[in-house]
Amino acid sequence: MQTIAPELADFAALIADPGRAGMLTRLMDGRAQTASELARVAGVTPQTASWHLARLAARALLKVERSGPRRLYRLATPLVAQMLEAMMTVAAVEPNPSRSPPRIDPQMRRARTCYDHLAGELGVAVTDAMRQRGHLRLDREAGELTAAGIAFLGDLGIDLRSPARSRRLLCRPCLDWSERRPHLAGRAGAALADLAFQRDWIRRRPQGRSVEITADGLAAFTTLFGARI
Amino acid sequence: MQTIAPELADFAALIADPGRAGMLTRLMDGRAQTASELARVAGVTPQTASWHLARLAARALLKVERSGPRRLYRLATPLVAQMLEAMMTVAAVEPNPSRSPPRIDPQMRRARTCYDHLAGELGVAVTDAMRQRGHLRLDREAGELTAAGIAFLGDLGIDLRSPARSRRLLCRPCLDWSERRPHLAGRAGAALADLAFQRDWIRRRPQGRSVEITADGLAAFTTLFGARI
DNA sequence: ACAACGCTTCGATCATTGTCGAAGTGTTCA
DNA sequence: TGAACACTTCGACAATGATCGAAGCGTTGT
Repeated sequence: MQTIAPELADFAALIADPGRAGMLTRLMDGRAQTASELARVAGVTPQTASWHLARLAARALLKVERSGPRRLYRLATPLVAQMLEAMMTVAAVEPNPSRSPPRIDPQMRRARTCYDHLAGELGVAVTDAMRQRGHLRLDREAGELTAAGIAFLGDLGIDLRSPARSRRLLCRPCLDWSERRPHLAGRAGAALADLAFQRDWIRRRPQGRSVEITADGLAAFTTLFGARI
Repeated sequence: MQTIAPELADFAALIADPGRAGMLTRLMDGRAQTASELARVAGVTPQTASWHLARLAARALLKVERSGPRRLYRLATPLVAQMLEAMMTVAAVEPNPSRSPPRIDPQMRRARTCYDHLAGELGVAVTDAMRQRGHLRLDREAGELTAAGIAFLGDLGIDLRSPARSRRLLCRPCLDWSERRPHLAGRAGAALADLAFQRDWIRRRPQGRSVEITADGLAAFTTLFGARI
């Protein structure tokens, strides 16, 4: 017998609530949020949110830190974010080809962070541009930064050895659920996103994971990277 | 607002039923099964199973083929299997360190197929052995077959170019949910599993995804590969 | 054409679980 | 010490959805 099946079902049930799913997607950028903020995105009262958060934390999907009188919740590991991304990718497959694509928030579709790197049209466009210029080779399952790519990023001030001896992969693909194509992830993707925030090419919107592309950003992505966005 | 959250929740709800979870795990080896067989593993009546299967197919998790009077269901894409594997990996994290590990079916833990390659203790042992002999480099995020590894597999009669110009990656890691360590997947992993079946090193058990290691298999994995199992 | 079989649809029932009000805990600051 | 605040626990209620019996559909073989 498949003794894991009940466990898998229990586990999936954790995500199978709109409130909890909302909280999890809200946390997919890797940052911590207060219980109140998560109650807000879930659209429920603090009591209800607290109950949901307790369940998620009990199953090690979230970890909680205390900060004064408030509690901060974040995803327990990057693995959780990867799993959610995988689920979204499969969930985004349009089951009924006749129906119009599910209404995805346009801002979200345009540009967002996926844990710690760029996603959405922006993420894919930048990835495509780097690929076209020979900075990057990337398919759905693996990726590789070329010498030219490393030099290019180096010129921008990105030191890819930054977290010295990091066990994390330099360059890996991440399947973009809204574009249904891979974008750049891994250490390189994270470093690129960091740079974009530092240079004010993109700004986090107050709520959610979507980001705003500034005028500077538009210019930079277009001219420096050759991205078509 | 996160317009995807409700979709994600709906999607997760599909997996959040013990019956459906059982059906899905049963199908994770990539083969097709009849509705009756799936009703059996789910432990429900055919009517109920039919209802579950219809839901899964409607959301494009499964696809159905007719074969005479019976209907055969299989996973719609390998991506679905990968997603389920990712979920199991996260679900298998023991939330309560005090409790003993969740009782996983020992046969399942010992040796099973994961879509089309080897998993469980056997899968990890073979992977480790190949790694130790310099045939393979592999971590959680990426993998690479060395020249020695390609030669080694070639000597065994594995032609890794077999599906000519396959878009599928030669060598990639797959995180083993029972062992919590990566094992060999991709085209190389599939070819190796094929070989093991052909040479009768392993045999599918009548039900489920677990496989039996034959005496020949034990000898082959130990001597040929140097695996400690 | 008819019977047998596998599977699906329909309808009613019952359990699970998400929900919020009220009350409780713990932390910070005055 | 006491008040304010963030969050959690408890208890009861309502809705969603899984289940099976009964009946219907479609395919195969006689």
